[in-house]
Amino acid sequence: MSLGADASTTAEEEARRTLGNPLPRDFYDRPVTRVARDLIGRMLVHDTREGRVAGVIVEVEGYRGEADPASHAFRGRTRRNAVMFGEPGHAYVYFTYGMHHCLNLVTGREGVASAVLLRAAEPRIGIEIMRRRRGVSVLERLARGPGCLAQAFGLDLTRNGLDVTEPPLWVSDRRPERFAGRIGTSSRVGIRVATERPWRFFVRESPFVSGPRGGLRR
DNA sequence: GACCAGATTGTCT
DNA sequence: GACAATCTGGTCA
Repeated sequence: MSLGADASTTAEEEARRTLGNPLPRDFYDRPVTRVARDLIGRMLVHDTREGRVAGVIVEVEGYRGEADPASHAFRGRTRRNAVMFGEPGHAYVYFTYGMHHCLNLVTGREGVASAVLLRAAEPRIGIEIMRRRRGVSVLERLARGPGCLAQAFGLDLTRNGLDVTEPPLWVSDRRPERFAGRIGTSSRVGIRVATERPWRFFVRESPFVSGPRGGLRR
């Protein structure tokens, strides 16, 4: 079941104390799979008009630009994917299926067009804001899946291109959870090509992860 | 829990 | 005009 009011308030206060600072651009200027794995366990933070929301990243996928048939950048630069071809450390937000937004963080050298799709997070701060946005109360379901994560964090096309090395949208340089030995890899979810590449990284057995969780669960 | 169909619209060919 | 880096609710087991 969900946490009681007291427990969640205490957890939020603890999370606020351990937030740290935004990751520098150097962090993103590396091969996409390395960045993807290093993002697991860090806090994603978004300061919005309704307040601050933040959560621990527990599931991501790497998309390797023009060499990756599953990437939006595979067929070259278009108006939609232009941000992916730019400087690392920016947000690439796209709209899909007529109703969902998804958040990526641009990695690698400028011109390489690789990015990490953030697929799931464990809510830590602003939980009531997320519940309101999602219309769902179960903690585990607030940011499970890329579309849900974007909705819970209040992300839409107005955030496309934002620099994530500074507020309002950023990732913390601290790792409140290291998940040592619990990071699993698998093929990516929801794609029809290049399905053999193991570029999805997630916390094994976490109830906050979408799709196959790679381990016992119940 | 697993499987399936329907929703809904921006983007590209 | 076709499709999409998805989600939800329904049905069946």
